[in-house]
Amino acid sequence: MDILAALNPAQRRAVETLDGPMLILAGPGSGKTRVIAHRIANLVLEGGVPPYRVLAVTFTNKASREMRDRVEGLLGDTVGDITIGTFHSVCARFLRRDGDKLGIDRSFTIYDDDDQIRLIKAVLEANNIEPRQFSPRSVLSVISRAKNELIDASGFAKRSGNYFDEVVARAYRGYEAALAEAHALDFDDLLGQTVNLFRELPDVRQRYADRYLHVLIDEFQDTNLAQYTLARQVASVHGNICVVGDPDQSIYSWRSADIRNITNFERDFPDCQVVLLEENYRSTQTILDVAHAVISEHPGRRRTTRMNTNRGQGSPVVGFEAYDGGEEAAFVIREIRRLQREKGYGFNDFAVMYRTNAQSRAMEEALVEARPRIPYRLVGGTRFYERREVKDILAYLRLVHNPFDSVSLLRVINLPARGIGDRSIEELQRWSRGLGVPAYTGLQLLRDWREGEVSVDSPPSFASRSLAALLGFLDLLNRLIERGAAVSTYELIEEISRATDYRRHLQSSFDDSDERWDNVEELKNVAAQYAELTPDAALGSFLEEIALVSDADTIDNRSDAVTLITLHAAKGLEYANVFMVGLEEGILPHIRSFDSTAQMEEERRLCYVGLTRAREHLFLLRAVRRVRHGMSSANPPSRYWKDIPPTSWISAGARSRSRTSVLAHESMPRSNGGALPAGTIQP
DNA sequence: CGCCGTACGGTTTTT
DNA sequence: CCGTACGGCG
Repeated sequence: MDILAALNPAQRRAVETLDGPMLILAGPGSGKTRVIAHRIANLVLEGGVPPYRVLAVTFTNKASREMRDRVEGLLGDTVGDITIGTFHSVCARFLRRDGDKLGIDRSFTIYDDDDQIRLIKAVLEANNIEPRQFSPRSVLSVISRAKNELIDASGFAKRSGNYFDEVVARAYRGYEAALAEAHALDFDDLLGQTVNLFRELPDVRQRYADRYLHVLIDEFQDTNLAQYTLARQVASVHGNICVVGDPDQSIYSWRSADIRNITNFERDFPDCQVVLLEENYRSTQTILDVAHAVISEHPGRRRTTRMNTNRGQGSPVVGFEAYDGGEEAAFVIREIRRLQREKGYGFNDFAVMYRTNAQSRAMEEALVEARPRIPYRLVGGTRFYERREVKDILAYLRLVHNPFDSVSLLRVINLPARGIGDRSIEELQRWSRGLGVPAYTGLQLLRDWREGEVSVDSPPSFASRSLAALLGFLDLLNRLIERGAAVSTYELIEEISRATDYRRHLQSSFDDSDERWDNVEELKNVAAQYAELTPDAALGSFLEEIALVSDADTIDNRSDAVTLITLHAAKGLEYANVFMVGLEEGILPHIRSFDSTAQMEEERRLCYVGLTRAREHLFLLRAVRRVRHGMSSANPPSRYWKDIPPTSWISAGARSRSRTSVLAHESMPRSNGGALPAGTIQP
């Protein structure tokens, strides 16, 4: 197969140049995924690089899978040897292998943000920090940012200036100690501890850097300092590092992504080749013009060239000003049916994009009621693994794998209710803290103390009934740990359900217990996929997969359905027809960004990302009034509305003309182009 | 001391 | 509209 055929000159250069650092600045729809896949194939075929010596990092696990498929298509089976994954999954792999040299338990548990918040809360309480003044979430976000900038607790303490920072510094120390005690790493640790590993053990770094002859990174504009540092460490021997990014699509600075990594790359690798991919193969010229009109209002934007396409002018971009959310959804449904009827699209060709997950509900309700049916898939939203019953069972599983995981222990210690109340839990924590041990060890010492095998200066003050309940829980846990070594994860879930009488617990606590029990059954089915591994390995892989693979990664395109997705999650995806809903001040741009210019610029880029997902038809929608938690309020149109050139508009107007026509005239430029086909706008 | 019912508050984006 | 916090009851 000729890897270079059917590539334009810029793409060809990006694929052909085999050695040295390379910076590819690629606009939307420029085929960057394709270029990376072809570059990997060319390295193997022309450069003679063994696949196992290639490291390719993508932004999501889904992108990893797609990359693997593409390369496989070009190379065949040898692709299996390439390391492809997100930074987080690649780091987890490195740390499972070599983390012990840094004192990290091989069975470490990965804490998600829910776990982090619970832990921070406990730390704040233990330090007598007033949670009203220092909310766990705000404290955590400062700590998380510090970690992503590779500032540890003592580094943070040194540079802390004001009172808030001093309190956070204390919390940071306590949080790190609590994580270590729980044998847990949070998401940021996966990156930070790998950087530490490579820093503190040069021979380990050398081993990885020797191995990876080529490093490729997609979505480079959304990497943070820890990720960039890690990439440089791995590329430190061979210097073959190829990064692909688009500053205009940088939308994750709130997760510590730093656009300066791109300028620093040119500084750190002065001999790097810069390749610009500015030909667009995705969208019509009309869609690109609208996107360009929005992004060109971005202050301090670096790249000023305009993307061009060979896909022709295409249909006008349609703006629709609905009276309320219901009318907005009705328009989406009408247009889906019209386009299906006239152009023969499948449901898979449509996506509805919004700023916040909460906006999906109104759309879902409308779609559920639509007749004939419109199937849809919701990306994100209330995720399966975030459901309470699933998290409960997972907490038991995590305890079996790592009983020092105190967050999980405290989650299920009285679940189902077994007579261990707040008072007992508090006393257990006081007792454990006094001994300097995790809660699990504290429980064991409690049992030893009761049997007279341990004597202490200040004995714990438990009611005898509470003490019995606590030790009963310890027995249960130890029994499950014993079983965990013997049976499959599938069977372990069954034994947990049985031992805790979990189904009855659901029945007595929830009206929708059947549905919740189905979710437990579904979790068992996921676990069944690990049947061929040994019990311990199976449980470990199962838990890691759940921690690192988000639901957005599991979207299957096999069923034919309309996609409901946030603008963030839509990054890297494309659809023939895109509806961007809720283009209102306060939603996009989001009200929480109003007080910072940097955040406001990011909102604009987010809008740009959405606009450029569309291949053929793009619909921009807003509602004049919208119901938000019970109250209906009027929202002015998004500021991006007015940046869009009048020539590409069709003002669809609102169903209730008398109520909205004045507003429509004021806020929307009238089109001089055609009109929507008759019937689409009528009630 | 634990459990259950009611009132109230809070609501971006995600590996 | 969902989860939490608090207060009264067993």
